Amino acid sequence: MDNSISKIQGAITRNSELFEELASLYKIFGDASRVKILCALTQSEMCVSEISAFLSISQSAVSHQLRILKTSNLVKTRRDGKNIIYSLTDEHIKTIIDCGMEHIAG
Amino acid sequence: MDNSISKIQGAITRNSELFEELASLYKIFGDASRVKILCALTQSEMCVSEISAFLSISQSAVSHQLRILKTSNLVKTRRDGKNIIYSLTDEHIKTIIDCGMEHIAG
DNA sequence: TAAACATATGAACAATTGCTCATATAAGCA
DNA sequence: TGCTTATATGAGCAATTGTTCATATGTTTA
Repeated sequence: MDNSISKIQGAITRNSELFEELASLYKIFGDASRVKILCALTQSEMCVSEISAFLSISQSAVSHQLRILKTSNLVKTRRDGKNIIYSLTDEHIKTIIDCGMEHIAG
Repeated sequence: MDNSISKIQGAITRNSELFEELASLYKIFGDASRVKILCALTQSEMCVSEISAFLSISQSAVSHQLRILKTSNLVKTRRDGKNIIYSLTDEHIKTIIDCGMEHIAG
């Protein structure tokens, strides 16, 4: 193995945890329901029943997905009466979606 | 559901296939071995045994992962004697990795 | 307070994933 | 031509995933 490749190996091996984290992030975007939810939330905050309605999947399934998104800090919530309103924690999430969309388009 | 949300619903429902495709793309990045391979290839083209060595995973496992990357057109190959040399199909892949890394760092 | 509505959660299950093992294919070399 | 090296591939398996179903929690309203 030549020297430049062993440098790459070193860099990646040393930062193995970082790549685990990166993979975990992408794994979350790797489901159509979740990425649709995230994309919708780039446009407007929404409550669970609204999300459930437009995705045509059950309230329970949406809640499970939202929990994943919340646990990984991609969305935050606030209560409004009976509803829980979900929104993105940061604008950077839109950048990630756009980045992937560009790849598909290109 | 208010009018602005039904517009979002429309946009997402109409482009459902696009989101499936987007999710499929991210799913590929959602594995630490694969994202390490892709990251390494942003620095230099490499053959299978080199990748296997630096990831410390078996040749067979690497081959399986490379097949996934090739099938989804993220990497391309050329033969050099006994070796098959893998490289990225396009520079945009680095952008996607950087984009995710920024999110983690931020 | 009781009924209705909105959301969350645990168990269970089928589908998918990423690996290993064994083996096939293909090129270089004695 | 046989032997070795490099890579690919199929079967099988354990682990993970995304859903459904049933039910729990929490809020509003009559």
